Amino acid sequence: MTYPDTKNKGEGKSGGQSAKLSPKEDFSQWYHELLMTGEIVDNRYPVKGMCVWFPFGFAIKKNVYGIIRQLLDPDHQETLFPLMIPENEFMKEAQHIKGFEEEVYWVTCGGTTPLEVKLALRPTSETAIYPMFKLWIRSHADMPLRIYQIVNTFRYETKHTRPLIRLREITSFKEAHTVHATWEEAAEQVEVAIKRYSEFYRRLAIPFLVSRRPSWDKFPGADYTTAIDVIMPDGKTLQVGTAHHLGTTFAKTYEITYEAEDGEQKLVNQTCYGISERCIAALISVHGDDKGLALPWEVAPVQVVIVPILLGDKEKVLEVCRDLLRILQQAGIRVELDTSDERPGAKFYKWEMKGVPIRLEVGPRDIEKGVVTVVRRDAEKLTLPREGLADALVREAEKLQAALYQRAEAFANSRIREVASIDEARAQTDAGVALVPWCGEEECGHQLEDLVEANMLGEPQYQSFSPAACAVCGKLTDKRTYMARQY
RNA sequence: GGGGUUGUAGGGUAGCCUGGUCCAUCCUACAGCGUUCGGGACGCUGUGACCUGAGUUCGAAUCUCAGCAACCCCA
Repeated sequence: MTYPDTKNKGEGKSGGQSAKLSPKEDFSQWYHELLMTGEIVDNRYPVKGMCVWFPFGFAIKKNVYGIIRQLLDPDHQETLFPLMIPENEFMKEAQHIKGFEEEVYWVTCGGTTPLEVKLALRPTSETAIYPMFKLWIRSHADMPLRIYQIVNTFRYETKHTRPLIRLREITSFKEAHTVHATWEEAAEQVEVAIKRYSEFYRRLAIPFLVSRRPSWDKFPGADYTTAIDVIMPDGKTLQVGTAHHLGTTFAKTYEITYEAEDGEQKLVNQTCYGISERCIAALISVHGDDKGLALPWEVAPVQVVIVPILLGDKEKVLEVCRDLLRILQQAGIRVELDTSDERPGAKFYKWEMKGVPIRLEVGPRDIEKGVVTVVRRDAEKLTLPREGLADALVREAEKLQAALYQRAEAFANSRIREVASIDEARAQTDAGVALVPWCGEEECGHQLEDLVEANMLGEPQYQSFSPAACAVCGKLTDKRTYMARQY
């Protein structure tokens, strides 16, 4: 039984380390192989839709969620609510229940004793949190209230599950919930949420689309939903973030009211917004290549690996390597010295698979010249002087970040196209995202989805368009909608 | 929601159609020893598998049914 070796992070031993990946063009196969070989998650756990995080994958996740925390912590408070929700609270909000009733796991027994009140495993936490908000919110001075938690949630998915993408246990749902006095303030909060998420994906060097979901695809109980999608390598889109304006829907149901300055009791306005481990799916899919993972500097568990070239005076080479290790560690870089008994070439392939941003090679020739050989995950070799290396590596990391983003953006742009007709839209959604003129009428929207045979992501946000004929009814409109095949 | 394919060592596979030749093939991985080391080293010695259950049969990795799990395609 071999499992990743946690005492030496990144040097796991679970899978076929030396096995070649399928090419990225075979996206589905490549993705599944990469999850194992790159040691992200192990899908062999014997329950449908539930995966195990490998230590290496978990380390990536921890770094990624560290960014989310950084972005939210200034004005949100982290909290933790229970996993189980009593049936009576869960069943209060009719629209919300309708959206989830077929997907809820129920706990019906304690031991052998049937429970008097069944308990739902949260599919999301509105109905756990809002009864408490009723207790917490008394006056206008208690608002705005902004909290978030990072928890597991459960949904009995009936469609095919997919690691990190469609799970029965979502292990890392970051859900934020906010409470405001007015509808406008809540609307502003939705904008703030989208801004933070945008910043989050920028830091992961992932290009994305922001759109307002059509009314029939919004969160159950929401006034509207704004969503973030990423175009995956096969041209399908993955929803990787949502922000919902809940209006007063839940406030009415859960009687969340506050005393306004004029002494009157008023309903609060709420928002909620979430990101799940789908962001990890996007991260590895967007940047990975035929050689394996390619991780942005900020989230790489190992940022720099040093590979000694043991020729000539081996002890001298190792001494220089240990010296470098110490210097880079002191500079705050997550660095590893690979002294394992493999040959250099094997180590290169291995660390490329693990997505390490920068590799250093140190051999007799380098030592003689006072340099190290540096290989960025996206580029050719160069040599840098040992003097001032830490700073130079950080600059290389910035170049890598820019290069990753550029490569990803070029791909994303190549997969979005403006179209005018239903036929064009159908052709375009085979390969990517179509931007289609749509008058905004629900009737036309449903027809579009039926005729194009793809999903409507919704109206692009923060963009304006010139008038064009609605692809269905022909009415002139300055509105557009993204359409795509969705995960 | 509908259809299809698959399940053999840690990973990838051969064998299945046509039951016995299989205490199961090959690659990789893993462990030990030695020689190696500037892009996947080599030798020697080891380790490790027929998804679960029921059935058919003298005999099942192979055939049948059910379950569990995984993947693909369509809506």
